[in-house]
Amino acid sequence: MTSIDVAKLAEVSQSAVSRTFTPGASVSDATRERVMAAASELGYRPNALARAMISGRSRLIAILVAYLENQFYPVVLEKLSRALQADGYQVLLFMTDPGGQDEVVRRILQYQVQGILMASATMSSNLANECAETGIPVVMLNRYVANTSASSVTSDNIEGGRMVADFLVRTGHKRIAYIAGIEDSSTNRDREAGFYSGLADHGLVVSGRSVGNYTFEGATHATRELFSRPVRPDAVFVANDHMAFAVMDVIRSELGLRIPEDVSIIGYDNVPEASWNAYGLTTVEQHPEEMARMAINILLEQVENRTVTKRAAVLPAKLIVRSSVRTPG
Amino acid sequence: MTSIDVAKLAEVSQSAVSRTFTPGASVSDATRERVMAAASELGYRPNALARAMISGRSRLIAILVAYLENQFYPVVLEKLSRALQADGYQVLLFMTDPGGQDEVVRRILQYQVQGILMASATMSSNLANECAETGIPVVMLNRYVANTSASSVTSDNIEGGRMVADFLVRTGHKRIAYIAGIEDSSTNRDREAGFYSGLADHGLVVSGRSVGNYTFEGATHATRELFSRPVRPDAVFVANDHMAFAVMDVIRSELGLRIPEDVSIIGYDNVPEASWNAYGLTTVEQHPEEMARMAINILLEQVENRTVTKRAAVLPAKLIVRSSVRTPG
DNA sequence: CGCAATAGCGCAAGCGATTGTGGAATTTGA
DNA sequence: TCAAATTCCACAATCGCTTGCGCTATTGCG
Repeated sequence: MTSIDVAKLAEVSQSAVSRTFTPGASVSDATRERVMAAASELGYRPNALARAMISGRSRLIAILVAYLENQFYPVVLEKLSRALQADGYQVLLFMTDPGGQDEVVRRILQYQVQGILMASATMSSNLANECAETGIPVVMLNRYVANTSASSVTSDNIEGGRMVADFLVRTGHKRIAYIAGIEDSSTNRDREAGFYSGLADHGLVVSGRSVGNYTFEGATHATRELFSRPVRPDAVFVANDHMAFAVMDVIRSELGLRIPEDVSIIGYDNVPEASWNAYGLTTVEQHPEEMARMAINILLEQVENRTVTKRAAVLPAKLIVRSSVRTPG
Repeated sequence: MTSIDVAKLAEVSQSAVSRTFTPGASVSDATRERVMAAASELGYRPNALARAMISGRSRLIAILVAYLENQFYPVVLEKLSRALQADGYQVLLFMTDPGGQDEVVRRILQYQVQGILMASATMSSNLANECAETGIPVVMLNRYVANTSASSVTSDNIEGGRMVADFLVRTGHKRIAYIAGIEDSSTNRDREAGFYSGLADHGLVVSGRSVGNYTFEGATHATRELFSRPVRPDAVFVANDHMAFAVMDVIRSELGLRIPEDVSIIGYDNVPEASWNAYGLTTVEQHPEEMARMAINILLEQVENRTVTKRAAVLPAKLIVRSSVRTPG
């Protein structure tokens, strides 16, 4: 069913059909009605691909995600997706592999997407540049990369890390350890830097550190390693919630320690599971709804003005206190 | 950058460029090389939309999801997405609202998708029909709808429910309750039917029932209600894991009961969190990888043969025993 | 009532590719 | 060596739509 078929049935020109389906185009009510009648009789639906081709606006936005295991990403993905849909855009979803990101980008560009959202902490920077050079705005969530024209939306990870340190020190912890995410990710760097600087403000240094690479298994091993050392931490700041759950499981089930009596735990993200009573995880909130809204504002503004300008939004961090941290009294 | 630009630079016809980028087309090595050289010099990438239009194959598959809160869906979504990408298809993602499904379908059809995957438990049947009538194969994951030409992939929910009943009875439970998901979803109906029939095999009936609508909050309320009645259950079968976590939280934190000593809990899905030690949830596995693989096989077979035939795959259920059920001795 | 302005429509040129057709160049076979 | 068979390429039609242009018919205004 094409617009020509509809035009024939409605006895109008094909362009009249087109205009009927183009908001704001000049059509009389009479023709519009005849066209609509014919269209619904034939079950006609405009071909979005043809429309995209000629108008140069595909209304397609690509979203790249590395993994959905960490609940933060599904939540963000849902928010992004709903917001884009509400604005009349479609979401092309791509899962990236650690290795084959080039192929992914090649495909994205072929589909004439008007913008790219990267909601993932593991994405190379030259990849981002490649997109920006093509004139397609890129917004990265939860990560920024220097020397790129890609915009970014992050929470204030440095301040967040600092708040964690401050809170742990104030609540009387002495041997405070850190479990890192992916070493060279901006989130990890910033959270760690803020954390150390917060400790330093109180004249402390970190009393142990291991690396969990943002995975559940990695965090499991990191915890075993951390707690097998001579000095046992009395608090652990874990670079994200997803790892923190693994940490808590190991501490309680394997090591037989109590949380928070023996060890306090703080995570980062405030994913839904953090509020589940079995964990009650104290954590730093990253408001996914807010981040998604911000990312989409930045992206669509550029899409609609057909410009690429680098913007970096940093949302305030907020400590969410639950039961996983021992407080005096 | 269009194929014409490349053709000019390479001093060949535009169709030569096209054939170079069409696997299996007849081009000499000499021309292919010249075209490739020109293409990479210009940074040319074939326009997938134009290609889709003329060839009638968009290589676009729509995936509909209602929500990503329940971790089962992100996991399945990731598997589906990766598998489709590997086969050279792109994923158009749509989040459905409880109300506005018609608009979603209208959009999907406009984008000339070649197939639709519905990985969600809440999707109307006439919606599915609308797609099938357009000649677009539809595969539903984790749900089936009668009077539809939509295919489906489910686990054997009836058998799964029966296994749960059998296991609970054999482990000595007497007052066995059920917390339902969405009442009219096929998953809930089947799990509940199988469960009751399993109880009946042992001469038992359910000793309590409330409805959680597959949401965390719903399950929280359902649990409070269930445990405020005179007869307290000694085991609860919860229609999915996502609700089961809420149930366990209420039982332990609000009611001060122990799991499994006072109450045993069984869920359904075996989402990643079920294996977390804080829950150790006994559950029925739905193998997301297997379901995704199956769904894609069924869908792509129809896409490639350009036929729509109803198929219903039922994968075997498997009980995963963890610590949330009290066992004698 | 007359003329300018405007609204509404049809015509036709694309958007960037695929693909059938036919012809030139090359290869094959006797 | 020459006809027949291939191979490879260019030509041109086409996919379904948007949109600038120009024409007609209507409207507005003095």
